[in-house]
Amino acid sequence: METIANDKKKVIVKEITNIDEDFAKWYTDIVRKTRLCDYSSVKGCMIIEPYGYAIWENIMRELDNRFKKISVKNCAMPMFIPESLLTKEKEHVEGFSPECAWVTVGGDEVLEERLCVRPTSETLFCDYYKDVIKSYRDLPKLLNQWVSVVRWEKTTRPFLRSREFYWQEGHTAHQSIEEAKDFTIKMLNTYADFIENFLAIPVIKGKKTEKEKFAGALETYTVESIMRDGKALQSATSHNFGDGFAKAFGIKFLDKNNELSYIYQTSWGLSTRIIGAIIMVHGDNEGLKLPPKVAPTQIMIIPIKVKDENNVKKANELYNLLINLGFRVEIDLTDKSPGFKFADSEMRGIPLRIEIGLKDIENEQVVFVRRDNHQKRIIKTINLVESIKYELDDIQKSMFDDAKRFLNSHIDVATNLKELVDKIDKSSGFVRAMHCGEKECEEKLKNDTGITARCIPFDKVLSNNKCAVCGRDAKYEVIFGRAY
RNA sequence: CGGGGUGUAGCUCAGUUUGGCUAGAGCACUUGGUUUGGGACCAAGGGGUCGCAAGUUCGAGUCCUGUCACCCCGACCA
Repeated sequence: METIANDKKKVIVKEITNIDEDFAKWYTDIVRKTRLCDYSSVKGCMIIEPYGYAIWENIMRELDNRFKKISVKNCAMPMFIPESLLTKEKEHVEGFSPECAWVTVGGDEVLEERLCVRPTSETLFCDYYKDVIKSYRDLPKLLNQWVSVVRWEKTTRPFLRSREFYWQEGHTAHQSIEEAKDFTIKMLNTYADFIENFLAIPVIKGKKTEKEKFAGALETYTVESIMRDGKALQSATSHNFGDGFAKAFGIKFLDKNNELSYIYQTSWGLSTRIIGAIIMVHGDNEGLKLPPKVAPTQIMIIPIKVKDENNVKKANELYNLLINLGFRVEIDLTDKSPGFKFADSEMRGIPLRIEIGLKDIENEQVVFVRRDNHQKRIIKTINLVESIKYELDDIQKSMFDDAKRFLNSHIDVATNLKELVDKIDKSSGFVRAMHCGEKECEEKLKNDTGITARCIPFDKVLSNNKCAVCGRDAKYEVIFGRAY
């Protein structure tokens, strides 16, 4: 551990790699030092530690509430998919089979048919829907599950790409293609609103290109966000399946006219990967920076002199008051020095720190220090609760504004290939450009430069009509970038 | 799967070239004391099958053989 004297008072201990020096290492340092997760004995599988899991719990609670408001119900499917079931939809199995994990033996029984550990559960839901959907009265079916899935990735990183990860996957069945499409968009909007307003991460909504869409989907919608290193992270997706799976699985219902027709389906998901986005959108050289709404601990109370009985008593009174008002609060009564506690609280990303020392008790006040902008304010005890509410709201808001400014200043436009590549690499971010829509063109761009189409945005700003990559006639506008 | 690298305390590593006594340091941890408004200090302590297996040798962390794991760069990644 290296220490640098910054000025007379402030000493920075370099526990976290500088964000501009090595972004990847900075990320790993934050994950490990703040104890979000640990590595396990199986490569690519992580132990989500209590602090990391608390973030996930807050995400689950909020998102689950939002799902329930639109009549989505939870259920739980088995973890195993018989091979014959997985292979029913051709595109789907081709997309997933390279990364499937298989069970071939159970106890001393060699299985007649091997079982896939679910990489996603479309096939399980289809198999179930086939039996329970008989009539238009059974529709729509709006189900979701909170589970973990397994994809045998070759390159793994904590939260961003692990072999087992937690997520929710919603699977719905509808009477018409229009209804399915509307629901796909509805879920996309649910995600976008949640990610922007709860996680303070600005997103770009759009549709995936043919090349990038989900295996087996008619169309895939996505919310993309930009990380501080300029790379894109797909934060959530929503798929419209049309009747592709229904036909492969034979899922039919009787409509009002007593005619048999196939159902139309959707699926949509958000995973623990979003925790990686929270880290990479908000974090800085001091560590994690959490928006108040999702932070496991919103307020850290630090008594300055823990050997002083009165100081501890007053700090505890404050703690009990705030806990009872429903704030998520911690109090640091360890015998570390105050400076250590300040830095530790900052590293863990706790939005608001309240210092209380002997001087403060005497003057009936406390000291507020914000994590996002380091502003220090003296607050009279009488104004405490309303001041906390104000600060937490303001922190949430200014963290979003800050991330939004970053996004806006990292989107550029391009009309030809050179410009496209240069702008993505120089300003490191997103570039809007027209595209011909040909799969091969996109493929070549990826092979030559590593750049991919993130989405076809809902909002369009370009007016020219030539593909920036190959020069042919353009089909639509695309946002390009480098992705995680 | 191809190329390169590393395995020694919870973490970061030294020691291996040239084999030698009871395997080290810093951080972290425990206890006691002094401190406490930006990462405190002093003292005493605990913690190791040197990745694993077999071998050479009077003697192996160090040399040989095999094996396993992890990391980086490629390829792959709805």
